[in-house]
Amino acid sequence: MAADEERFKRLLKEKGLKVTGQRLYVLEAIASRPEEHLTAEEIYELVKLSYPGIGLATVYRTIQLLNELHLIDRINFDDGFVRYEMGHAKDSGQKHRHHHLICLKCGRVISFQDDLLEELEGKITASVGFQVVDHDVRLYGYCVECGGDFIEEKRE
Amino acid sequence: MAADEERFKRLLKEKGLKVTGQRLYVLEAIASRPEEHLTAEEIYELVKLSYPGIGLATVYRTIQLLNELHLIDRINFDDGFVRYEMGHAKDSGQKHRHHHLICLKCGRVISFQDDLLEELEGKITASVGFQVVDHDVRLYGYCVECGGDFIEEKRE
DNA sequence: GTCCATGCAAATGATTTGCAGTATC
DNA sequence: GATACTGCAAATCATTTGCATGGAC
Repeated sequence: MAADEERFKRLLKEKGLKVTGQRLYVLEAIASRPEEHLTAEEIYELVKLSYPGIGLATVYRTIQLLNELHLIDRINFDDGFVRYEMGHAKDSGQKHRHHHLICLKCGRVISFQDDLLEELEGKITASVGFQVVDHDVRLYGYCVECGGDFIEEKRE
Repeated sequence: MAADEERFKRLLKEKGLKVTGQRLYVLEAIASRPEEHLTAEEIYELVKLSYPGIGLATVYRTIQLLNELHLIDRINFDDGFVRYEMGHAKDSGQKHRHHHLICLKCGRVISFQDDLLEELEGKITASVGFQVVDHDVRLYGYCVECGGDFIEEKRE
């Protein structure tokens, strides 16, 4: 988290932009919920806890900036909101993008990681000549709480 | 196409809904562009060619209906428009959902099919207890025209 | 002091909805 | 003839933008 903040400050300075309290609080809010996929409104509410005076427009502008700097990732689950989570870009140390399991009943989103797509990417490049550089995988189904444990019978 | 139309008519009757010219033209428009991922506005323009008097709201309402009936699929590429394409649901005969290759340079979207995810789905179910019923895979990169054939050693 | 950033309010733009007239069954 | 459907215009709602003020450097 502190590492993210340092990175953010450095990038801002490199680009001649200013380090402001609002910007740092927005990043902190997103970093404080590493497992969630927050909407702009949710981030706004979180930031208001520590910086009540912030405006929603500032949150939108900061989110956009953080996304451009690859500090956060943008996800659209097609539910009417664009969501954001801490970045997993290659240049941020993480090797592979993670994927999402989306429960069709309760809407919960679980993240997971897997390298299986490497193989698929190779096949695609070889057969269609399309050079894959990134991917986005979503699996829809039912989580354990909603009846997904039909194999083991013992999860809760 | 004719098969889709018959199916549509049957489903409408089953639900006590009415078969109207507008509805048939909307389905026909989408079916006429099987390789594309049309926006509501694009469908509207297509339908106006054969049915000039149609209203945009009717197109939106019909699209929603077709989607609920699983005759068309909804896709959101997060570019500001929701898009639609002919359905590939299991109950429509197709066995596997297809995926999308999205060119980061020209924006072209290429569809492809692959069964590799079956394996991944099994792993997920076994390890997390999440029962996967559907998936959505998007691969981002560069198409052949935009420099994707890097295997042949001649990018840009 | 110079710009950049902020907050507010107004604007945008895709999609939805209310309603009165119209078409299907 | 009853009811569902349509077209139009107005409403909605997340997100963006204009502008005057305030803050970072």
